Amino acid sequence: MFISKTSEYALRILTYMALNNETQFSAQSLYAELDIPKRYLMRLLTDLSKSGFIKATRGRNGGYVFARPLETIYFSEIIDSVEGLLPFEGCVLGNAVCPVDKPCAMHQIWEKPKQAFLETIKTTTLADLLL
Amino acid sequence: MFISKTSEYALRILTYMALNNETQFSAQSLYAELDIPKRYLMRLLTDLSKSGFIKATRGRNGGYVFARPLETIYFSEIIDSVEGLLPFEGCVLGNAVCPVDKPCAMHQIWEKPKQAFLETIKTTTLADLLL
DNA sequence: ATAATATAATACCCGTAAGTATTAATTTAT
DNA sequence: ATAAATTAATACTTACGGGTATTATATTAT
Ligand code: SF4
Ligand code: SF4
Repeated sequence: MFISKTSEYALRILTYMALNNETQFSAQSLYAELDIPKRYLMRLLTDLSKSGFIKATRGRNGGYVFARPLETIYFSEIIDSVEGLLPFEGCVLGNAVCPVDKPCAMHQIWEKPKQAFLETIKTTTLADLLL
Repeated sequence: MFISKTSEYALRILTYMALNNETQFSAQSLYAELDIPKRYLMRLLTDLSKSGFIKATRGRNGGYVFARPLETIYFSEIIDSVEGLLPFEGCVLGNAVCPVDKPCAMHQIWEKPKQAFLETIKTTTLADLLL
């Protein structure tokens, strides 16, 4: 629930591709492996392609391959491309503008889990899955 | 974005009440202080009342007061009453059933932020805001 | 050339969270 | 008693994330 369902899907897809280093992955084969609604999966693949994580080739024997080295693809970038990172970096209480001059009592309490989350997604790449 | 907007509202309300220990809070006064849509706020107050966090008295000079000592109200219980905790405790990748026998590469990576979050909400009470 | 097989684009539908509106019930000041 | 002030209940509306359907485009085997 930390991230949106679509972000989860994106991570599932790219994780699978990273771990099963085949020459190419068709939407069909990904559908067979991952538990994601087919049409939604296909649309997501197009999005991930436009975002530059993977590269598509159409037509017979078409499919997807990574467009960049795994070491350069951070989780944060994936999540950012799907749903944006702003909500994760802002106020935990959802205050548009911090209503108090000095950080409120809540701020400190949430600092740890918030930083742990940001730290994780900003320092982990798909290559780290192979370790 | 970790928690739903409604959970954020609930925390905002109860945090405000805890920090400004007045004898009683009317929906009107809470509306004036917190940036929450009025009608939605009123409905939420009724919900929080039914959940047993606060106690309502109707009629003229009515309003809300805490129904229990602050030390007994954990964040986890608040969030639980609004949106449930299951999504936070399950698979980070959103897999209904863990598809692999042994924990996948993702599992370990997310363990820290996930535990930090659960740890925080399960050990913090409204009373901790007063420290 | 044609048919088969793949991704791309676009528009639509659905369920749920968020927000609004209306009316009822309760208490108290006068 | 009556009116004012408050919460409660219920139903409706809106926005959006998630999901579906249809058609277009590209590639290649034959
Ligand atoms: S100090 Fe409080 S209101 Fe301001 S950003 Fe931190 S949690 Fe939000
Ligand atoms: S091992 Fe992987 S699939 Fe299983 S619960 Fe953990 S993250 Fe989810």
